[in-house]
Amino acid sequence: MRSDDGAPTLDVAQLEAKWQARWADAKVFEAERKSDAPKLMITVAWPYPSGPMHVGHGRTYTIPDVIARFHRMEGKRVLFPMGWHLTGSPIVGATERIRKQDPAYVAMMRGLYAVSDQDLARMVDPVAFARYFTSESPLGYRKGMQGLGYSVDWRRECTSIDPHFSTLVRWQYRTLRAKGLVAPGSHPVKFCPAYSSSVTDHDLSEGEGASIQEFTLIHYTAGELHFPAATLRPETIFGATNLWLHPQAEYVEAEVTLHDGSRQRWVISADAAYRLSFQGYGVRELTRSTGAAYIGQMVQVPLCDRSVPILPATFVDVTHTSGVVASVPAHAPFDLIALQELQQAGAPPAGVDAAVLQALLPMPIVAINGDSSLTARTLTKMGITSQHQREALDEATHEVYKAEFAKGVMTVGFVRGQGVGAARDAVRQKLQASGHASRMWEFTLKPVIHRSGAPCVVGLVKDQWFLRYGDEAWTASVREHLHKVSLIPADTLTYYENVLEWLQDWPCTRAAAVGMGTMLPWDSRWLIESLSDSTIYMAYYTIAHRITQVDPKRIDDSFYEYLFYGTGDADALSVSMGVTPRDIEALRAEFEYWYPLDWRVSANELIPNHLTFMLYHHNALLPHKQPRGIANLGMGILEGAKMSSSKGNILPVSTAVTTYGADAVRLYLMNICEPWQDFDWRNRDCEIVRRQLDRFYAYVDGLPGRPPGRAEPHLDTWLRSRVAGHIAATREALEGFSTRKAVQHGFFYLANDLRWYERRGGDNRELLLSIAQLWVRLLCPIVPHLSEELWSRIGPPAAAMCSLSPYPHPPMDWASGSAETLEGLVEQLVEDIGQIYKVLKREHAPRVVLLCAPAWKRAVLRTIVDAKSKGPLEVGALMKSLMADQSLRAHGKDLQKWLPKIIEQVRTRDVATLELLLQTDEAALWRSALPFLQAEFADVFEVVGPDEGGDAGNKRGAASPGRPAIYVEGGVAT
RNA sequence: GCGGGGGUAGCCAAGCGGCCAAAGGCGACAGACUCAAGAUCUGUUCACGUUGGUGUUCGAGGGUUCAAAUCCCUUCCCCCGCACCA
Repeated sequence: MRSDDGAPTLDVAQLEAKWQARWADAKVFEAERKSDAPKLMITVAWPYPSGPMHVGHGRTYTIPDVIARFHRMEGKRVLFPMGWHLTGSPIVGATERIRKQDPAYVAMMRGLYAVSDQDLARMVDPVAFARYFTSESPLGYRKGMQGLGYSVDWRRECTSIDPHFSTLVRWQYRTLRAKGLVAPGSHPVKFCPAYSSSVTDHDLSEGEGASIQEFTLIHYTAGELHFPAATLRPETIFGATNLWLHPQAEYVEAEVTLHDGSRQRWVISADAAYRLSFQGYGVRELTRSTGAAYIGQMVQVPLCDRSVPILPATFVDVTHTSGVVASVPAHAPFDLIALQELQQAGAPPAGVDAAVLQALLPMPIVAINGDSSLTARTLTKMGITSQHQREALDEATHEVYKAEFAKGVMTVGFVRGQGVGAARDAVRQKLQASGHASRMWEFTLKPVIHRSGAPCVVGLVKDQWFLRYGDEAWTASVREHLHKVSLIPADTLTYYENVLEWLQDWPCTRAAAVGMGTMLPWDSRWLIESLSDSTIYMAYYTIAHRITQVDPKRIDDSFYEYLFYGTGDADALSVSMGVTPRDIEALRAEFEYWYPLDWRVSANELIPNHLTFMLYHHNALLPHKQPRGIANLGMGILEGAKMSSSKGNILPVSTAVTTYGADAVRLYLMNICEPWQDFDWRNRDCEIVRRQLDRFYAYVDGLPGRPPGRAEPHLDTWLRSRVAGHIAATREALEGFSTRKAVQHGFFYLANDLRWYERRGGDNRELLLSIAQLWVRLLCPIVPHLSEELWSRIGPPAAAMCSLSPYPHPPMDWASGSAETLEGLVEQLVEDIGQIYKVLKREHAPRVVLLCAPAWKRAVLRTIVDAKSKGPLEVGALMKSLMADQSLRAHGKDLQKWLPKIIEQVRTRDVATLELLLQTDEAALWRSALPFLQAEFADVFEVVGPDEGGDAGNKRGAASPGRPAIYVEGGVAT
């Protein structure tokens, strides 16, 4: 806290430490069940501690803390646990970089991450590394969370590699396997031959975003020799006129062992032979030559009773797929142009019969609306004349493929009449069934380069285990539950639904050699992958503090059957586990009490994986305890730039806390935008929030020392009503995770109203103190340290800690629509005078007179308001009926001018407000505000009531009820 | 390409049929306080205006409506996710 001159008068750090210690001593956040009390369990994705906790994490974890604190004050038993996710390879990768003394990484650790040489030396061990950033480092997660004052039950702290935790994961996977939801399979992945391991986009220096595409290899044969031509369009086989090989590139003849163990002799590019060897094919090179060696040879076309020649083409890319290409000139721009060039050349290439070459004609097999000339027309349209115009040809190819896929119909073969898409599947299936097709995978873009600099290939992982998220029955069941889940924000529902649509089986294992985690129970060569071991771990929190008393070796599946389902024999379990039957019952009671999870808090980017996985696993394993709500958070950037631990662009939480104070950081983070929106941390803005919080503290702290002041009925009623409204709005906001709205109402708007109250002359100390008692509790979930301190100073004697005191409700009878409407008239008046002053270019006047509207205007307003409830307001008709009134006719001219204006106002205001206006003694209202108005605007301020005479400055005609005419002395008289 | 989310005054950002020239914050300008600076408080901040008004504005174009930033259609632009990874 700083005083006016900026000198520190209050040690925020000391105050924070004091209350954090008191919370810990009083075990305020240790969640104990109480069978007759309502409960709330809220969890947030457990952090992966690969570096310091930065302010981005700070927001992620502060949001559930605020919600937890709110519900705790609501009288619920609240469990907000925390653990550490250590599964996976990045930490192991980091220790590797330390071991190898990667200069950039080591420099960052020593510098930005403030790791001592001594600590760094220990951190070559992944467990030591993780412990450093979870628990030891001042910049780490536990210190950061404690520094922000989180209401976590730290007794339940655990990690994903604890032996106790692994017993749960093993149970989970055995059970899923028994249900048929985990199954073996194989899958193509990005693979780094240099490291013999699959790699993710994260590990790449180039080719991020490349995906893997499956090609069909169609076997054209010459005797025993196979020419596997790669294609995405197997249906075009009917239009194949020849094969292309690159005449100068290297090809091999190889003995290839297929997936079923059979062997064939293939001709493929030398490069393809290398790449195929990672895709589950055994490849043994026999001979090597250039493509030219095969030019002119005839090969048999499968499914078609004909043979075609092999011709040379330089556009063939031997580093792509097999290096063997089937030519379909009628439907492939490359093929058409290459064939034309060849036929137009003076002499045929060596080995090719001129007659055979000239006889080759495009064979159309696909038509769009009866037309098969799209390829030729596209070439003409784009002015392509040579196979070297690669870019143009690529574009033409794309265009033709797309059009024919969308609208093309087959004109030949057994698929005649079918659409291209359907025909493609049918032809591929028939080729495979007859042994004329194989599969090969290729990247959609190249090159794909590992961080180490090694080029990657597509690799086929065999014996991989999959979670069967593609299973229709499972997915349908998840979808059904999804519609019962409270989602924040609500529009994430469509996102989840889309994920359920496209989510396929998920490989849930990784080679045990890389990373930490739980072994696959039935095959120790595999580790359960990190996203897959964290799907029901929230259930583990319910017992995490008690299960540690049991030797993990003595925990088997029957324990979890009992814990989750209550099946089995507790006495037998107590014997096998070496604890009392009461212990077993206590564990089960914990789970039964806390579960299901009320809120899961996580990031938007985890919807397509973790959050959906969580729903699947709960659905299969804990169908009686599925999650009730999921809140999704946006991501953060720092001063406009992406936050990245690896790039060093971070602000550690503990640094922010030291600089601004825990509560200022919390308040800033909760106010910056709503949780689900992306945010941008700005130091300057946080500093501004810090100052505003200082003012809040000084204001509340100063209240008891003020003179008593006096009650002012209208103003006090108005303030109570405003405060009641803000309390209601803040509560509602917190119910829905709208932390920003909560801060706006609970902090800023309320403060603005207090300022207005005092500006208006309000000084009722007792009222302000009673409001302050509500206010500090209202803000306690967001700024708990300052709230506790203030509560201890101004709260009722012997009150419970603020964190355990009831969250305020709007006090009964505080709401007063009429007081707010009346004060609204004063605000309107102030604005009107301000506008007039602006036009007059002045700030003060010797004399101002308010001229209230005469009584007849009130009568007219009465008539119009009555008319409003009967139907649409029409100026003409109203004028007619009003002029029928003798007493009004005297004001005919004024009425004619005024009526359209007042009707417009009646039209846009609700009846209750208008009624109030009609009942108000406005002269009394203005007179009660005279001291204020005089202080703000003029030396002398006068009011002329509705029934009084006088028209200073001849202004009175402008008056409406509730909006007096304003005469400013020194203004221009009209 | 597929899917999700956005474009609001100098900036951030609320609003999502009438009370909207549009909350709140920042920045800027002016005043009060101060020897001064900072902090704080007050006012102004689309244009015009010697009386509270008028005109134009919420990516662009069109439409529905007595009334549109808000609803519908078309169009342009930006961000995010698309998997074996935390």
